[in-house]
Amino acid sequence: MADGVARDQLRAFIERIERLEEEKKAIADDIKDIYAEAKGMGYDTKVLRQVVRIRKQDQHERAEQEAILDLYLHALGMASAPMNDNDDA
Amino acid sequence: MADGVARDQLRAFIERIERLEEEKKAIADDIKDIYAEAKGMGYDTKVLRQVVRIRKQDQHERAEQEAILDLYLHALGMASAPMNDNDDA
Amino acid sequence: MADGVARDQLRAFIERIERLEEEKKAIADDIKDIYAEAKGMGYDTKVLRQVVRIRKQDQHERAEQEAILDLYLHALGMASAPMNDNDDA
Amino acid sequence: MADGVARDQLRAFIERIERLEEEKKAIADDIKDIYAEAKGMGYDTKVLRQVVRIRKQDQHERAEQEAILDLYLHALGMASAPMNDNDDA
DNA sequence: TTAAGCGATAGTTTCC
DNA sequence: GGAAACTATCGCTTAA
Repeated sequence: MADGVARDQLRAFIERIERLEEEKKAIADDIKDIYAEAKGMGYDTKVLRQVVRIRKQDQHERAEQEAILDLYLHALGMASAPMNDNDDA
Repeated sequence: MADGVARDQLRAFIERIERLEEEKKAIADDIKDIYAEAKGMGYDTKVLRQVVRIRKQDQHERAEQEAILDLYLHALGMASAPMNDNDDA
Repeated sequence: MADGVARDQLRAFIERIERLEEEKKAIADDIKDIYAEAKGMGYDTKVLRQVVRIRKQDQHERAEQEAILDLYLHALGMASAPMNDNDDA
Repeated sequence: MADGVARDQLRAFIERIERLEEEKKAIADDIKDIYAEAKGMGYDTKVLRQVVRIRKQDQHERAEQEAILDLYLHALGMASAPMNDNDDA
């Protein structure tokens, strides 16, 4: 009966994953509903989607900019204050 | 100042969508974490993913089977009891 | 001997694809070589890659901006000159 | 004005890389077109892709087999006559 | 209503 | 081994 434990563990993992995937799907559906609602009020969902996409891109780009700035600072040996790679030693 | 309303509405839609997309992403990350955790305990994530996929497939098939059965029953004028398309009104 | 044609066609498709994939691989190798060369001259490839990535993102974002502008113009019924959906008929 | 050189070098690297990445993308698009064309003629692209993948695998395996054979021959002090990397000309 | 194009996401592979 | 790039698959949206 040694594998019973593994079996239960496995089952637990799967159930956690499936639970979360359901939640994810529910949220995706909610998003779809909002687009439908907006469309119902006369908005062009195509434009709306593009706006959302561009805003996401902006965020992403900003994050990359900051990442490269950190990279530069590191390269110059002058990282900004809390930029410790690892000095908890 | 007539467009102020539309503007606010639009902004509200976008914010609702972005909020939900963040949640969705958070959940996706949670799922990834679980796979990582399972991997850390020696499970093969490739297999694990496959299991999850197959189970989803199964659910899907079962749902289809039931849909077909309902179709038959309807065609025969003998829908099973709670066969309301939509009475949540 | 009717399937001979299909066979030849299939073979032709596969050969064209394989030829192109070889070219693609060759180019990917060239790119790798350049990074190696840059590294050999003291450049941090991590930074270099990030620069390239950001520049690509910029291009992408610009393209999206233009796409949404076109969308707006269309919505307003005032597409810029060569904005024919399709009048080559 | 000492950094002008580094700057130019860096710029040159980036441009070379970007140029190659464009070419790579163009080829990738060509490949996609071929799949689309094949699909238009009734071929199942999923199967087609699998064929290509398997053939690549085969090439890889064959190359390994030959490498092993060469290893053996070398170990025995009897490398096959023309030990050129490429004399299929 | 369905096909097809497109965008997003998930999975695989590769590099560090 | 972990992160990043690339690929393939999937699902949505849209247009015929």
